[in-house]
Amino acid sequence: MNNTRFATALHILTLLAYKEHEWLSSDWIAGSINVNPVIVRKELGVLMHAGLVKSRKGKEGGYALDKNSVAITLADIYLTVKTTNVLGKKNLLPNPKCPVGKDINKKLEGLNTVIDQSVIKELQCKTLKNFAENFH
Amino acid sequence: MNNTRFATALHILTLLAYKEHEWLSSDWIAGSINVNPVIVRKELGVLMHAGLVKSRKGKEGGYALDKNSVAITLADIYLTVKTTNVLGKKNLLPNPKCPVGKDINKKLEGLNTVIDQSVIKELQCKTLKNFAENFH
DNA sequence: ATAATTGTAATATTTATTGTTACATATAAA
DNA sequence: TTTATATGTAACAATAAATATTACAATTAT
Repeated sequence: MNNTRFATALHILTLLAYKEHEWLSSDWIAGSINVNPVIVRKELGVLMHAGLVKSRKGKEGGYALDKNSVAITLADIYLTVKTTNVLGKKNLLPNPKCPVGKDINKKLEGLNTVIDQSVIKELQCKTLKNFAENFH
Repeated sequence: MNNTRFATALHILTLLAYKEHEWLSSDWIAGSINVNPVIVRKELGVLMHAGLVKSRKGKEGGYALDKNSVAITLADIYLTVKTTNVLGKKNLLPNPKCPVGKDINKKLEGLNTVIDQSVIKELQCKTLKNFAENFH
């Protein structure tokens, strides 16, 4: 993950958990993270699609959690924003005439499954509520 | 990790383990991975600096393992090539006037330590020898 | 009606990654 | 001692990924 998507999503959700039952605007959230509001709205779109967040349009609109923050784990967040495997990408076209090149991507895939799963397991025991309580 | 460095390094080291006691050239290795030889030489430079590989210059030169393949774990490889945390980058300048923005990077850092460590622990029980034996 | 807000497309900018060319230096072998 | 074959590395080019920006239609409370 050579991007800030997990950090951004977690920041957004922490604010929504911190101000549960309030509707926060993307502009206000963007001011806390210090990024462009459109980035925030895009990420909120992804989080809505994942069922973690809901929105209300128009004046006095904004975003709020769509689940109790105890029911959201950091694994849920990671899974919605993750774009790559922990160990990175495979090389595209290893030489099929080489005994190693021929099979390495299949073996790497197995390794990716194991390692990604171990990260998810670790994140599954951490709730958003618990994380957000850091900021009392 | 939105790059192929781990895949490339593991491929290189698997070849060196597969042909232990031979000196393999960067051109030959590059032909197996199907990438530019200079990429391979650069990565080999990093692996040498980490003490995993040695080189011999000139005609009949090449690269070989500098440790027995049982003494190299996938964690050693990951640690030498990893450039980012598993969960990605932090946002650079969260708003210090916001209770969440003020502290989130410190909390993210703690999380990064835990998660990165869990990946390393998982990789530490996997040796290069064992991985290379996949390709008999 | 007005003001504030989401949702999204289009585009620009910046940063990261990968690839390429070139060549100095080293060394085995003819 | 010359030649062929490597490493080591710098400089630059090309491609891809990530982030930022502008613009505006659609929505809704006041």
